[in-house]
Order: sequence, then C-alpha cells, then structure tokens
Amino acid sequence: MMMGTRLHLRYHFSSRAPKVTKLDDALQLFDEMLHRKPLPSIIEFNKLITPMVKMKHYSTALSLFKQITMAGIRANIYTMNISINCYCRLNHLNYGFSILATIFKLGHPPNVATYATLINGLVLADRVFEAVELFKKLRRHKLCEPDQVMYGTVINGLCKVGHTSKALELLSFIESGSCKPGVEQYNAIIDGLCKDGMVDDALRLFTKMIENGVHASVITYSSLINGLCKFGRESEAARMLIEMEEKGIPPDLHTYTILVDAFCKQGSVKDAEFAVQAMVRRGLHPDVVTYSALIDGYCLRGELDEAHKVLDLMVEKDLKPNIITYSSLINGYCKKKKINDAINLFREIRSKGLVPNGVTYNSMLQGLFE
DNA sequence: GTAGGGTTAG
Repeated sequence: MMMGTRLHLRYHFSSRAPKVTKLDDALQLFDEMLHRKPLPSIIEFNKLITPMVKMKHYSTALSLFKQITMAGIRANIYTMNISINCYCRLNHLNYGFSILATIFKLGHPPNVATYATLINGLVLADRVFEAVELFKKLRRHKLCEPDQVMYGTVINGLCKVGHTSKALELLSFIESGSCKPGVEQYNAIIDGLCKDGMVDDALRLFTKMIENGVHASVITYSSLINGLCKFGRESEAARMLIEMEEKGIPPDLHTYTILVDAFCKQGSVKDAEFAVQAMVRRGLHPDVVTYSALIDGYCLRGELDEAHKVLDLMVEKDLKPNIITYSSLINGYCKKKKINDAINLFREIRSKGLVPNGVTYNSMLQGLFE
C-alpha cells in the first residue's frame, strides 16, 4: 500500500528523473511512525499530515488517515475536519458530508471548523447559495457560533458570485459585533470589488481597513495591484508596489506573476522578463502560472519561437505545462495562420492526457474559420 | 500540542 502511494505521488510530481522531495521525507517519517512502539498519538499524525494537505496532496493525506485507522489509532475531530477538507478539495463534497454524519454518530459534536470547512466545500463546488443557507441555518438553530474564519468563508463565497454588496453588508455586521473582521475578510471584498471593476471602492475599503487598525497583507496589495493594472492604472499600481516594500511586506510569487501578466498584456514582454529576473534575484521561483503568462505574452505578439523557449525552460525546471499553457500556444499558432502546427500541438496535448476545454476549442475554431 | 477561509495565467 505504501509503495503504491509513493509511485502515485512520483507520477504527479515529476515527469523526469525522480528527485527526493519534502513529501517523500514526510512519507518516510509516516512509515517510521506507524511502526513505532508505542504508537504516536493522533495529534502527531495530524501534525505530519497538515503540511501535506497545504501542499495539495489530498488523496495521499486521505490514504494516510486510512492507514492510521487500520493501525487502530482513533481519529479525533481535527482528523475528521482535515479529511472533510481533503474530500471537498477533491470535489467529493458528499464524502465530506458523510464524515459529518459519522461525527454525529460517534457522539462527538462537530465544531465551528467542521461547519466552516463544509461551507467552504459548497463554495468551492459553486454552490454558494447553499453555503449561505447552511450558514444561516447554523445561526438560526444555534448549532455553532460563527468565528472569523467562517465569516471569511461566507464573504469569499458571496464575492465569488458577484454579490459584493451582500458581502459588504455582512462585513459591517461583523464590524458592529464582537468578532472583529480581520485582514482576510477585507481581502476577500477588496478583491471582489477589484474584479467587479470597482477599484476606487476597493481603495476606499483598503483605507478604512487600515483606519480600523487592521494591517494589510501581501494578498491585500496583490489584489489591489492586480485590479489597478487590469484597469489601466499602472502608475498607481507601481506606487502600491513601493508602498508595500516600505511597509516591510515584500512582493511574493503571486505579486510578481500579476506584474508579469500585466506587462505581457501591455505588450511589453521585455519588462515581463525583467520582472521574472527580479523575482529570481529575490529567491522566488516562477511557477507554471508565471511562465504561462509569459508564454501568452509572446504568443500575443506572434513571437512563437520565444514562447517555445519559455516552454522548454519550464520543462527543464520540472514544471508541467497545463491546458492553459498550451491553449495560449494554440492561440498563437492560429493567429499566425499556422493551422497545421496548431493541430499537431492539439494532438500532442491529448496524447499527454490533458483535456482541451472551451477556450482551447475556441482558439482552434477561430484559426480554422477566420 | 493537532483542524477550517484569501491573491496569479489561456
């Protein structure tokens, strides 16, 4: 069973030479812990598995929990909540709810984290209306007292479906209560406002947040920089970038990727390349999203050779291009009327097991019929 | 002592 898990992971992790990863270390430790006598407590296992979940290895985490149970260690409410989260992230919300049933059956009442995880599961499944209903039901039946995280989850869901004003209502409700909003709640709404094109409202909320004594985070700044760039306010974005540095909040991978994308969309791929160099100098590693944005930038300019150079570079770094990366390239080929190249790439994508989606087909069709 | 929410690409 253990071997199976490892092979599975390696398959996902790297398409080339196997390399020792932190995940492998964690699995090795798990193996060792399982054979220790006496067995470590469930708390120790929860601690080991939590970082794996953060690295998005949900199925692995679930399989480890199964092994723990088989070894006779009883799961506690933390374990259950982690499992629910894993199922939700794997789009198995129903399994998440069946764990809720198990919790009840065992006579251990679920807590606010259990419900917040399920509410988030509904949000992730685009079932925001049901998420809000569950939230209301919990309050009506006094099943649990919502906390910051739960409010943040609901606010995030409301913003996701464009109900930013409802989210703002909830925020002012929290502001008037005993559970003060934190930076995460503000971030969700600031981001939602930016995405709705209400960047000035986002900036006003940003000011209000600081007046309320809540410190901005790298995510607050990244959302605002993204919003400002998307609506042609680059100089203000640049000012934000300076401001965050001054406040001791250095831009991270996401922030730089936002900048790379913004430069590419302006057509200045050179500046995007400079941004990549700058992030590397700071010890940040560009990821699939960063390189995909760059590839798209080159494709939009019709510089397909350059785009392919970036593609080669990412493969060299063991980063797997995904359907979004390839769709940009297909779009690039189609724009240059290199239909055969586009078709060949399309075949290659399918042979890699990637599934073309609407955007991919759209590019192909435009190339074929325009 | 251990759990749950937020930012990026076509």
